[in-house]
Amino acid sequence: MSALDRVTSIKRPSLHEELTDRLRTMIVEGVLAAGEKVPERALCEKLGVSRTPMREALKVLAADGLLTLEPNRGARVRAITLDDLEEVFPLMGALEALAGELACANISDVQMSELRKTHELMLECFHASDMSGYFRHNQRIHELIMQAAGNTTLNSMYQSLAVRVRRARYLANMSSERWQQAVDEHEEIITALDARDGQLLGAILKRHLTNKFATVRQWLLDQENIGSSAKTPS
Amino acid sequence: MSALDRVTSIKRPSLHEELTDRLRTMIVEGVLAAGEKVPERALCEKLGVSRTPMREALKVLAADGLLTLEPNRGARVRAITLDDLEEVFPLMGALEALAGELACANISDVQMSELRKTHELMLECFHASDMSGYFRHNQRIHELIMQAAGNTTLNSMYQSLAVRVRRARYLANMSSERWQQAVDEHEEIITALDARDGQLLGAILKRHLTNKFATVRQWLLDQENIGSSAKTPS
DNA sequence: AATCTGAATTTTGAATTCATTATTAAGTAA
DNA sequence: TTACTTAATAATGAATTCAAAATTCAGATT
Repeated sequence: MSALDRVTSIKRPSLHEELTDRLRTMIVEGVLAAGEKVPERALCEKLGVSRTPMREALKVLAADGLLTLEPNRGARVRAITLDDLEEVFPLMGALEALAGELACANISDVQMSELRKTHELMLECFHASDMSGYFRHNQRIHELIMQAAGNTTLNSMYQSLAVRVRRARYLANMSSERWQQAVDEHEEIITALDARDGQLLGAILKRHLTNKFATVRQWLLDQENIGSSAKTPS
Repeated sequence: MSALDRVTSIKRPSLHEELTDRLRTMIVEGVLAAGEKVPERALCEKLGVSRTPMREALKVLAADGLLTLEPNRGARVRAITLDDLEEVFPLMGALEALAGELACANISDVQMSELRKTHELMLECFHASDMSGYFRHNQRIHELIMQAAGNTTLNSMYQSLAVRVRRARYLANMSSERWQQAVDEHEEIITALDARDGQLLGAILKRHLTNKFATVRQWLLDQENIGSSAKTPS
């Protein structure tokens, strides 16, 4: 076996894959507004691709739940509603709980120390009131737990749900009490992981998500009230 | 509001949707053998469609985990391996447990009686040693529980996993002891549902699946042994 | 004979073209 | 003016075409 075996093949992702990722990001970041129709032609021109790969990407994103396809009427960015949220959060809770259990069984020392480090960084952001940084490290911690669980199917399912609610999660500002609570919960998470107590960690993660859900839910309610009392101009 | 409002629009599913379903069925039923390359052009001719909708369908099925796409080398039916199984089953367990909890909270009397009826039918098949009928009713029961849970996101996620293992589940013959055990577990399921005990039902469903997993796992192991000792002709 | 090279063929990826359906606009009648 | 009809326009869905990559296979070389 020569050293050549170590050389990985050049991977040039196909257009439709790149497009899928690109569009997914655009939806999450709100570049494509929720509820709006996807301007297929305009997007093709903007991104310099033809409609064929674009439509393939749209089909995939629709299967993923980020878009809805109305026959002969094109794609629409699926807006997250309260009903959706009430469906998605229990699911994410179950998946996180499972991830917690698996992570306790499988996490390596390297992963554990990376987790602790990220936790520290997150705490610093909290004390500096750096909301954006906090959010980033927070997300990373949950990613690390998922990764430690070592179940790629679980991970990809979780991701596809997380993407759908990420924007709402990010936009929903936390009260300072809630923020403190979230930080406390994260302490518990680290403790349970240290003790490799899967049952406990699963329960904590589930509760953590339930609390986050309450915050996002309130924000969505406020949004809907704002929306109905003072319609935003299109 | 006239009675016309009740009339639903004629739904002509787009070609790619029909194709997606058709191909999914073909994969589950083994018409497209696991591990084999998908003969794109031949399939197009056989089904009388062009490559455009076919490729859209393939992309969706790949995103769903039923196919793998090798760049510039086409699609391949993803064979379920033992590793896959060990990933998928805990996930299905978590989803079924959640479904059980939700079903206990939400199931209607009509749904409950339908469930009981299907359970009776399944028992008849068991006593008649009608494996195929048993399997059908069994699947229906789990569908009804999912339906009673009333969470479409959960349902579609569960389905996409179930499809991936269905062939293996079907092919893995149960021993008569295991079959008896499965029937007993189903009695417990009905009892827990009657009592609307979500925690209990969740636990039973999880255990039920774990046991089924053991059966399928053994079958897969046997398969691999057969495959390596006496290679099947291509 | 076995292996390597390179042309011919096949297959895949993506753009273009064509047909069908929906949307808009204009015109007509009440 | 308002509602309805119909023509014009734009979009979507699907087939075809074109280009690039992989595979096959014949022939050359050792």
